[in-house]
Amino acid sequence: MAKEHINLTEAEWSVMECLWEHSPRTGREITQELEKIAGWNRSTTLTLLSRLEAKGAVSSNSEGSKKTFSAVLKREDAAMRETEDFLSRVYKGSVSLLVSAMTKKKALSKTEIQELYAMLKELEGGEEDA
Amino acid sequence: MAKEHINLTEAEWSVMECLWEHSPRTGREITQELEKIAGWNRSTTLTLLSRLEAKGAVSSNSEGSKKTFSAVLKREDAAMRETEDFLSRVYKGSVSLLVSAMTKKKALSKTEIQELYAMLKELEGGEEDA
DNA sequence: ACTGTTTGGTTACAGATGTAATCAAGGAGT
DNA sequence: ACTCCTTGATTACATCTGTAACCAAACAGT
Repeated sequence: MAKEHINLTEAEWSVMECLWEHSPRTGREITQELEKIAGWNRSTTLTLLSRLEAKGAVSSNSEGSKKTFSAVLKREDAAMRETEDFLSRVYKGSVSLLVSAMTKKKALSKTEIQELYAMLKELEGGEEDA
Repeated sequence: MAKEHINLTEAEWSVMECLWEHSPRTGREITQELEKIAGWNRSTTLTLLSRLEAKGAVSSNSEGSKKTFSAVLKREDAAMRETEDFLSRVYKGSVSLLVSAMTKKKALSKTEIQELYAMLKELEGGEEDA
């Protein structure tokens, strides 16, 4: 029963990014990294970690002297979750609409367009009977 | 000085959708529509309208007996704002990454892929000196 | 054993958000 | 003119979020 309906807040994303980058990690490492990149107080990070654990996005292991934390929720799953929310809210669930809007706003770099094009081209090619 | 840095909350999006669909509209219409589609109490909608007006996303006109509300913030602008936030947070700002992730998760329908492909194909074509 | 430092947990608190009750002014009916 | 309904404004309040102070257990040094 993977009830992956975990939504992350902005601050929580920061913590998770830290754990996705490399986990398990000790509280020490995490708080220090977040202190450096986000300027947070140690307590702030610890609180976020608790909340994340409560949500089931993070797990901890207290064996030995140092406690460690690991990401349970996978980045892709979190990303998909956000993506669905975002797309349905803003673009009626359609990526095409999103891209269309971005091109109208000239919010896509040439590089991005090319990457996308290449990617889609492949998909189209191998789509015969998928 | 178009300080278009207006972020909308979930609930506010609902109200705006209602106004984008057709504005100006009377408070009456708006509250009724939102009551129907979101099940909100009249007051709830009115409160949201105030907050939106405070943010500069909505304007109102009190001439005559009936007050009317209009969307000031354009949907495209709000959408772009959200899009940037979302993309930078989840996909390092890259649409390609988003699409790539979606294809991996098979979260793109054939139709979507084709639409996207067609769209990109055109862009690629007319990209010579843009 | 005693004291100072780590380190994690608990509590706190302000601001944002969702949601609505309550209040007050303007009209409509009689 | 008086009462009642409409309609918008104000106030309220619980929950969620960001952020951190404060407390207690574990550990290290002497």
